[in-house]
Amino acid sequence: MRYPADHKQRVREQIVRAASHCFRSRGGDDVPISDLMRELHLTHGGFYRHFHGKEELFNEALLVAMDETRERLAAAVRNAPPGREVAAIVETYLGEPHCDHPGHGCPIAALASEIRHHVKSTRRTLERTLRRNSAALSRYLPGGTEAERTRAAMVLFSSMAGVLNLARAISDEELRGELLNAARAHLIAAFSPPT
Amino acid sequence: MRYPADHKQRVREQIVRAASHCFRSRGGDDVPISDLMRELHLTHGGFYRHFHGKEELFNEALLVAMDETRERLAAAVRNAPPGREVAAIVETYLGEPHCDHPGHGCPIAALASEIRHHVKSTRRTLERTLRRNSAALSRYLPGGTEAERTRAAMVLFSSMAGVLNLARAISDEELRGELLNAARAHLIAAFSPPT
DNA sequence: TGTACATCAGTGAACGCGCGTTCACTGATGTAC
DNA sequence: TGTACATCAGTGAACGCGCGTTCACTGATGTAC
Repeated sequence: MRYPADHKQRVREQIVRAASHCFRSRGGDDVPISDLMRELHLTHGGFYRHFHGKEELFNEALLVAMDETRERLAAAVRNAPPGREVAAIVETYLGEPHCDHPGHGCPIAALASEIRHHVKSTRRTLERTLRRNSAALSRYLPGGTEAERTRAAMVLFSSMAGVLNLARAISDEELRGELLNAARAHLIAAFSPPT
Repeated sequence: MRYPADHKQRVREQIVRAASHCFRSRGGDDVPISDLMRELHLTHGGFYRHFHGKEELFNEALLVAMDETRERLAAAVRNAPPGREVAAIVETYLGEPHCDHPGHGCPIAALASEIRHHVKSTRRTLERTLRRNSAALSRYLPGGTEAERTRAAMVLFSSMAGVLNLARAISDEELRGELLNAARAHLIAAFSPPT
């Protein structure tokens, strides 16, 4: 072989990573495969040695983005003082950095309204990772049972995604700030477990 | 003229109405102009007698959809028993009918993540109508000042939009039902004014 | 060790398709005279 | 009243473009013998 044994695998991962960022920041339909390959200094034809088609790539890019998001929020919680875990989650998710960089942020906020139009296997990926991410943070949320806390996490996630999504669509900076501020306060209050 | 005096205006409105539904249910990029015109038994060429381009249509379709949504929620509130206004809003917005028919529903839920990629004037339309819709229902929300209540309305709207958006992307009916149920309970509790 | 062949990641031209937009044209009607 | 001309919503072919996907080909390397 021309390349080291793990070469193919690594290129594949690079494509997924590039796609994961670009899809989130520009939307799946607005990122041609040629752009992604060019970013890795490759040409578009080679793409099909790695994937059956664009949909397969979208699916994997979504998976990676959801994992990334879970890891980022878990890190925020680890650094939070005890009792402030929900506040840490909300402030990280609804903070200006996350708002300003959709490409490195939560795919639910960036892609939710287009995932609806994707094939079933992609939507399954969303479901699996949503369950996983919600379960990962459920212990900090209110509720008498694990199932209840996981549901609370899903509601919190999707609420924050909606807020972020709208904030990003707003061009007036003042209004955007107002929305983010108000949402942080409301959601922290609503989802912090009773002390 | 071949047509009655108000003919042109009426055709224009029909195009906007058709676009408003189709864009919400399929997404702006997935609805060719030819489809919309064919729905009115016209051909695509005539479209440009009415609009400068597709973006102008999108803008107007968004406006109409936001107005429709405000009207629908206002109607739900009018029919609600006193003290149950917020519950009526949440139950209408997060109800199965709204979830199952994005084409006739809130454009924030259906289109938010793509509006971000539209031109400034379109995003301005979103802002204007968002303010208007939030103000229209602010009186039923908690807060000491009008501004505070309007902000609460914005947070509630965007949260509900996020939940609905995610629910629509989920193909597993059980999970979708869980999410909607839990979200209704959480949001009604969080946004009902203290009694 | 040498030779013929197989492998396969990557190349880039080409194909097929759909879409937004343009434009010369149609034809019914209004209008100027 | 009649005639020539202007208007303009609508038609449908055509243009230009970009994209996803295919495919014959390249060339470095591994492998069989």
